[in-house]
Amino acid sequence: MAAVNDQQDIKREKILEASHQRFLHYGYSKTTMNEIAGDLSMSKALLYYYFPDKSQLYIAVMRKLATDYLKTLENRLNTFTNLKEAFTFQVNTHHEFIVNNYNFFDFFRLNEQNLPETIWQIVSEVHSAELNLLSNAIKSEVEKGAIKPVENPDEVVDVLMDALHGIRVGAISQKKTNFPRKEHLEEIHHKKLLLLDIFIKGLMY
Amino acid sequence: MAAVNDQQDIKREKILEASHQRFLHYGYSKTTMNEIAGDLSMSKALLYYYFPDKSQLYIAVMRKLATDYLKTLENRLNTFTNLKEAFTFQVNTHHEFIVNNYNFFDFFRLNEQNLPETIWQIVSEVHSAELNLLSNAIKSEVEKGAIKPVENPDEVVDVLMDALHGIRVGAISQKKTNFPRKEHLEEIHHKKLLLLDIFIKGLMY
DNA sequence: TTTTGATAGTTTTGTTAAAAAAGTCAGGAA
DNA sequence: TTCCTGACTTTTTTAACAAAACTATCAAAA
Repeated sequence: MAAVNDQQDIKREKILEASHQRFLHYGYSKTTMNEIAGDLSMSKALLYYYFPDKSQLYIAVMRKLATDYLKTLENRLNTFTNLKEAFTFQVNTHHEFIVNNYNFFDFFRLNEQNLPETIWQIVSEVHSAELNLLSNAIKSEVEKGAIKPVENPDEVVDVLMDALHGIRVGAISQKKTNFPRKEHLEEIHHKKLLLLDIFIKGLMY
Repeated sequence: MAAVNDQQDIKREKILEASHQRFLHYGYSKTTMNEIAGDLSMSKALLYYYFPDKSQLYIAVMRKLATDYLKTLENRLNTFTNLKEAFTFQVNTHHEFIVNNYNFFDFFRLNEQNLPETIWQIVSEVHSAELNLLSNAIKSEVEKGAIKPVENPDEVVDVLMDALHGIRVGAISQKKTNFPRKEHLEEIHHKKLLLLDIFIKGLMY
């Protein structure tokens, strides 16, 4: 029983890996089930044995990415010695995550509207975890007396995250391109850290 | 001579007004030259007598909007008694401008890429004026000794403006809709002011 | 100089057929 | 029973092309 399920799980995992590569390099719409099956030397029908349809497969890959990301955050939860460390960690990790999976997310950009509910669930899960990490960092700093009391930490973190997101959007929309190029990435990162710096000072005594 | 040109200018103005209304309510692509001509009870050909083509007409309207906006900013340049007043003014004015002309700008959202160079000129002109206003406010505060010296005021303001923009984008992209609804507008405005508050404190001693 | 009706030229929209991809299923192998 | 496939059906995308809508031009009238 367990062995059988192990086997299944291993195959599922293999499918997810192959799908991830395809989605990452070619995006959702330019990836066909035949290609994924081909990569794994299996029949397309078998994919449908393991996953109900293409969008569910995509969501499963996303779920996996999100889980890994959440694990990274959880590992460091409440391990920071000061606010700056926490915030910087969040910025760096998030940045890396987005950059590494940029093409993967074109499903979003193209569909924009009417995405499956599950996707929004995952997005909001990730968002909550990020918010939680930063919010906790603030609370613990307040307790330590390192910064002045914050009325509503969650709201403050929410604003910060929107602001950080804006840095990326702003830097991109100025240029003719929708893709952040290598040189922009440096600029974006630098701006984010500058914002962080001022923001943190704004929370101190 | 002068009278003739006055007449021309008045007609141009009328055309710009009618066009503005159409573009505002229906956007660029859903507005036809026939409709604008119809609103003014003139022939479509006459529009082409006054303006070389549709996109130039749109740009002329935009130019007018931008000029008004720039005037508003210029009027208050260097009239602020403190940073918060300056920043709040900028946020409120900008917010109002965007909200009032939201539909007008769908030309941007749809074309995104490959907009005429003139448009980018206007955008960058407005951006510079905004940046200038805030940057001056910072410099004068530094001179007064009200806040600590800022290494590169322009860069700081640039980051702030991206961040503010992010608040709007973030609040919108969470929801299913691309349009900011009435209830969002309140939320966005509130968040912007909160960000401003923290940001300003971050610049103080 | 200003204005227009007629019209030329271009872009968008609608239609349809072929191609490609998604998704299903009866049945074979393990 | 679980895992897997080839052949099949259904749905979606693409391509080609005609019709419609719109932009833009121009000769001529006011």
